[in-house]
Amino acid sequence: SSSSSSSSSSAGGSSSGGDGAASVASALKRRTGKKRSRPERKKAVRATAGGGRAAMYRPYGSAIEALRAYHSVHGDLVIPRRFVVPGSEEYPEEWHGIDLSSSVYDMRWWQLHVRSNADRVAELNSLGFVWERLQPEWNLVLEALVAYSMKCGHVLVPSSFVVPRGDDETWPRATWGIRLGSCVHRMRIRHDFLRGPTAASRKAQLDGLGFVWDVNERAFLRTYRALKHFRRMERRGAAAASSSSSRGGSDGAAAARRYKALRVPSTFVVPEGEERGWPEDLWGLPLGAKCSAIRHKGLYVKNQPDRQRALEELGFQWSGNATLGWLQVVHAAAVFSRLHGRTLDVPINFVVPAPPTHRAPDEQESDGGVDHRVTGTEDAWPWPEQLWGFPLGQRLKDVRLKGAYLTGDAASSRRAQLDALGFNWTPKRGRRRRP
DNA sequence: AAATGTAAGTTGTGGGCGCT
DNA sequence: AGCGCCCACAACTTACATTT
Repeated sequence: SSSSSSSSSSAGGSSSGGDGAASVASALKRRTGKKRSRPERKKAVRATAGGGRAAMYRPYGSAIEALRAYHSVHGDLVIPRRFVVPGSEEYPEEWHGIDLSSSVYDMRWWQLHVRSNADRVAELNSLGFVWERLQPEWNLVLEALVAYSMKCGHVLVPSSFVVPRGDDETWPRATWGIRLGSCVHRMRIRHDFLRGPTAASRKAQLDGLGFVWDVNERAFLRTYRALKHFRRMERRGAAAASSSSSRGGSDGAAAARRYKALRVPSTFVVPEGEERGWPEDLWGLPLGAKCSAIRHKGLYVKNQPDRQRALEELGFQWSGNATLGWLQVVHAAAVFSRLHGRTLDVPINFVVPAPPTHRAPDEQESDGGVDHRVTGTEDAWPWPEQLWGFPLGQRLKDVRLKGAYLTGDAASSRRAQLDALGFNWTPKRGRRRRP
């Protein structure tokens, strides 16, 4: 409803003067009413627009007078879009209440009054008439977007952004005052400017600027990339910590890598700074909070099974970090149980072993013990990589003695899980019999 | 073979720190 | 605030090795 010029009416050009004056008069009369309710106000605006159309056929003399008045008050002719001439003395009375910019920055007005009259062109030039404003609004919006892209490096325009006035070359004069943020929003939501036969080419133009059609999608991809990066760094850290193994990716290791649970602390924020190895556009992203929102509010993933699957493939845990510890305990316990004839009697100091990769020089080679190296394809190491170093004995001790992991609703089912693995709740004290 | 010493492993307690 | 995770230490229990 913004551009009055686009709404074509059947008002014939023949009976211009009289009808125009009458409609202006009626518009004026309507406007004198007191407070208006919302819908009424809309009607009023439309009435002004009608006035604007009528204004087109007003004599050029009064138009230039109105423009002069505007110039003397504001110092230029960069008239805000939808500028309604106030009812003050400077302006000719017949322009009071009329949308000046829509009337004058209109191709048809130009054709009607100016085109074939060099004097008038010069006259308008001297006032600083912004000829570019005669273009379709789309051209100006696009121009503003290009300028925005040059300045900010992207076209994610905040919805409240309005092209500022300013004489530094950044913003072409014709684009001043465009509510660019709102335009962008409307293009996304309502496809404003993007209907009809020109839609395809306009969309292509926007794509060339890197226009973001789906903000949600973009935000998701950002989080997704951050998670991916987090996983990669976590793995690198783990590799450095275990100080071992330049072993390439065997199948087992690859599988373990794929299913390793992602554990992002809820307070984690992507660190800023070049040397940390994070892509710059991710700096400051509150990744931990995002994960919580994904879990608890379905952020990005509500009705988006593809995204859910993508996250799962990264090892994202829907259960949250709290239950992650327990999952590790059961996992390790299950392996232990399988290795010990369905019993779970774990020495308190037991730590899930990593496969020995090379024989240490001082290692005592006891009585021809079996070499447990994983070098062979057969006899794969029973412990998955993500459990190496996991202090299962300690954890189960906490379970027995402090009831760790056994609070809340899940307690009974967890107890049952442990029972199923043959958990010994009251192990014998003292030294164990040597095997 | 019984007595004794020692090492290995436990329970029990307690607390610090960080995450949720 | 409460829990998860980790650490430390004392006290205790038991298996094994050694001595008597």
